[in-house]
Amino acid sequence: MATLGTDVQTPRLAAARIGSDVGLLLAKLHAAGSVLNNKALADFGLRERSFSILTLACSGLEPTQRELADFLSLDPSQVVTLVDDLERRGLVERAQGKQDRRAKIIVSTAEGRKMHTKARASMDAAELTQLAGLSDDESQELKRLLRKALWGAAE
Amino acid sequence: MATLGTDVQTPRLAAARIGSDVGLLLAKLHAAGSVLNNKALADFGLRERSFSILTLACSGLEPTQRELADFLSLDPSQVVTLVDDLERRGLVERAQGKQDRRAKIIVSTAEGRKMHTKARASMDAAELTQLAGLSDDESQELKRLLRKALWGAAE
DNA sequence: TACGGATCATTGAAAAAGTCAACGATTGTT
DNA sequence: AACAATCGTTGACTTTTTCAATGATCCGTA
Repeated sequence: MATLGTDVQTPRLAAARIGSDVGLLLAKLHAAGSVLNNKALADFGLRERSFSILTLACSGLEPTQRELADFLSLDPSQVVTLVDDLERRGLVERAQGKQDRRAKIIVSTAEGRKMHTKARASMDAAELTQLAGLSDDESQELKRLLRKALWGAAE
Repeated sequence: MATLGTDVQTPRLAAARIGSDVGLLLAKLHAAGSVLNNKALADFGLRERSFSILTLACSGLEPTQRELADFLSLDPSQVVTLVDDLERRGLVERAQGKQDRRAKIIVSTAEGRKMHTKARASMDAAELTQLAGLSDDESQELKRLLRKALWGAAE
């Protein structure tokens, strides 16, 4: 039986003090998760980043490309490339900004929303796989702590 | 006054469902942490990865390059480059593997250990900064959950 | 109202990082 | 002894990241 994506057993080197470094732990879990997520999205011709943009385009929040870049920690030029691809495939559209005509608002098409629904299910499954070692409560707590570390106290 | 590295206030887009995706949360916190860590290490001519290798070289675990690659989620050829640099600077040495003469064991020099001690202090401070939004208990719990998600139940 | 500086999306180039196949040396297996 | 597999290394190739420059637009100020 194959392993489930993440390391199955504690490697020897994890005993070192660095095995408790938040930076390393984040890097490793993020790396393992990316593999899993991109695998889950491959069927839909998406990757982690294009899925994120599609999700936000479907959110009703009407994000501008600048907001997408800031929120996703991407360079604005990378957002251009990602949106180009999604737009070419008819999943999102660039709409003119409402207050600011320089800005482009990214909104989903009907087809984009259909695609997102299916991809979302696959991503949720991947997340369950990645966090298989945690109980449901622990998974919730992990997410809460990550959010709090990023954005401060929960509302 | 400048911000402290990580986002200070919750961005508008965090309200979207994707704001709870583990993948995105890990990516963002990891990205923010990397900036902080690399900044903390810049004074020593180190970056996150070379620091990780130096740390493991100082650990007494006598890791081989292959183990370093596996543990740090790197390609073996990337480890070659990183070790080349550290060795050139006299911080680590390549020693012949004990059971396996193909393998190279990476061990620290006295100078490497001195450097590591100073860099470690800087990294610890950076970690405190990154997790400033969490209480001490929460920081510990976050690390525990990350370790558990990666390697299964605590020992 | 017009000017000047700032911000937006976009392009393109340059730098950095990641991926991958091949190699000699060595190991373990048959 | 022969063979396949593994280790570190090199080099080529692709992808990603970074950054400066540009036209359009916005905003504050004179």
